Amino acid sequence: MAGIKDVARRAGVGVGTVSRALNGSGYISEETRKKILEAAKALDYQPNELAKNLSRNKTDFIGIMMPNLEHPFFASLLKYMELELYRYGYKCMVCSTDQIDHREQEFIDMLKRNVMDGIIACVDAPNEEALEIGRPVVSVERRWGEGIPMVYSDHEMGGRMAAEALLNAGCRKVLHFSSQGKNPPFEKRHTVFRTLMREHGVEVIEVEGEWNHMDYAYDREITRRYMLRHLEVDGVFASDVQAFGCMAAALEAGIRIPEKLKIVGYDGTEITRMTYPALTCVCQDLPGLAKAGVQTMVTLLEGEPSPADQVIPVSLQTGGTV
Amino acid sequence: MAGIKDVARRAGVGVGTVSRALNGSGYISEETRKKILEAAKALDYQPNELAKNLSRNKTDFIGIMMPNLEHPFFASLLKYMELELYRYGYKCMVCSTDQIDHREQEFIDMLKRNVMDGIIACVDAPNEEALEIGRPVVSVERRWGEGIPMVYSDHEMGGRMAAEALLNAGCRKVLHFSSQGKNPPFEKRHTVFRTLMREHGVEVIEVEGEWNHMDYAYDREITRRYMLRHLEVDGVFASDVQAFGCMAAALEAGIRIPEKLKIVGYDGTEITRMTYPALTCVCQDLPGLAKAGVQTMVTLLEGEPSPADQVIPVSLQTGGTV
DNA sequence: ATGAAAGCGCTAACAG
DNA sequence: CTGTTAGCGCTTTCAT
Repeated sequence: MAGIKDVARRAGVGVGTVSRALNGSGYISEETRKKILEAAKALDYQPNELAKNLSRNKTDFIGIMMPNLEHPFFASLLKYMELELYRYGYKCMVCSTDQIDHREQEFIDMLKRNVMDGIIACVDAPNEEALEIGRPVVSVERRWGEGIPMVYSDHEMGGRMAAEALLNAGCRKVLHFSSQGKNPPFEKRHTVFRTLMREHGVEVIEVEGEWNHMDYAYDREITRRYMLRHLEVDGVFASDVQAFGCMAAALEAGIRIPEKLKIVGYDGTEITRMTYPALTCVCQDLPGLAKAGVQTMVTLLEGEPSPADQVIPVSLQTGGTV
Repeated sequence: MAGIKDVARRAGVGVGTVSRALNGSGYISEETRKKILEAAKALDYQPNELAKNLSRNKTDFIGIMMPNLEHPFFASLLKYMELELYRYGYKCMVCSTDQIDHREQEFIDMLKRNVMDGIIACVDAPNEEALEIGRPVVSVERRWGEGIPMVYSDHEMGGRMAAEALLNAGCRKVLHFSSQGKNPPFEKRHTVFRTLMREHGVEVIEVEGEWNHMDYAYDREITRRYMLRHLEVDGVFASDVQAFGCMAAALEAGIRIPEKLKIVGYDGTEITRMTYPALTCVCQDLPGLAKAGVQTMVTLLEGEPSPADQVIPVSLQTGGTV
């Protein structure tokens, strides 16, 4: 494999000149630049990125941490983030944390070892000291704490939209699947939903996921169990995947949707548009979250101060389940 | 940030000794090892991976190329591959190729620039010369050509299972969504299915996707269009996502499933278990494909000769659509 | 068993 | 505008 020295020799110049010519840095006469480009092409020169990385102390890798790469929400988010990072010239390293303990901390350690230039985290911070990394970290749909900029959906609006959809449909008793975490921004949708429903005299049965698995099979099991135990309700509010679990359990029990039971999902992932009827749900703007998250990371990478948190609007998708 | 020199100085030894102690290479007296470990801990020493990479000419990164990270099949496959790579101590770089031209070639160029140690490709080879990379490449569910080991599902069996499911259900006229590519291994399921159905005198209407988008919205549109145009059929064979598209179109048109129309999906992604009724389908063994793909990559990385192609068994999932 | 020193291949400061 | 050279931080001979 030809190195920069070979190119320099062939072009009859020094290595510094080759470096400048190929990177477009510094002054180069048009003539020598041409000679160098020719030599590089002739030798099929591929610069060794490892040497470049060490010398610049920069890899152009951004790490993306997610609980589960298979979950429709995170899979979509990853797709858009990867695309957006590519636009800025960054490469995308992924890390899925749900299966294995300490994965978050290990990934952060890799950041400290200069493996990546920054991390976009869609998982909770593993601990307090994780906040003192000294390198760019952006959290998306999670709250890491002081100094870590955050990008998230307008869950206050989301909770309101869901509540209004069920209220307008005349629901009087609803099942509400909420979830927990380290004070994540999406918690807001649950409090807003709860409050609005109760203000209107609607009974709310709360189900709180014991762990935030982001796991299909787990969601199927838990939603099925609770749905079958509460077939008397006339409304459900749950994440997309959970909403499908409820729908399946209800249909299996012979309950007609939306006549006897209204269901509102949350997230608006692609799967909500896959069935007939489509799922009525609150849609997060996945491309918007991805763009804002990456944009924030790029800002940090350019050495600018931590930008303000960004809130991305949500919208209501009218399906056939309400 | 403390470097290896700092550790050496603090432990009162040379840098070479520190390197050997921390990497467990070469002989080290128990005493000096302890001194070194203490010094490293005291300084919170994090080795700079960039320097290590350059020196070893190895990054422990494996690139994974997929058409679309959002598609349920690829999202699941990625999840399992990432987990498996982690088990072997490798990190996972992703590249989604469907949105942007030349992405495959660029990714391969990165391999040539030593950014990664190898590539697992779930996309077609961009061109002939892509085969002469001189670094480990494994293709999963795709055919790259001579010298590139391949891991794929037993699609001959898969095509047979699908055909038998519809034949046993008494179908006489079926809609078959096939797809194209550069002679991919999964093509086999289509030829086997077609042949078996015709052998039994069943009429098969073929629909061939113009491009292999692996895209929800595209699949929804195309399947809807063809399904509505062929409401007279009594059976459908299509990929999972396409099968849901057909199901939605049929239900919308008031056709009862499975009474008037039987549907068999292909892939067995998580979404097939999400609805009621669940989708009857042929399941690929995603964890098995991932394990075999990664295992093959590791073999290559260890300098062993190209192993034989691996064929992973499939199974039939009995849902409620047949 | 350990220290000294020569790379790894590129970038960037410096001198001309 | 261009060549020379000193790093970047670690691994790995090669003596000792």
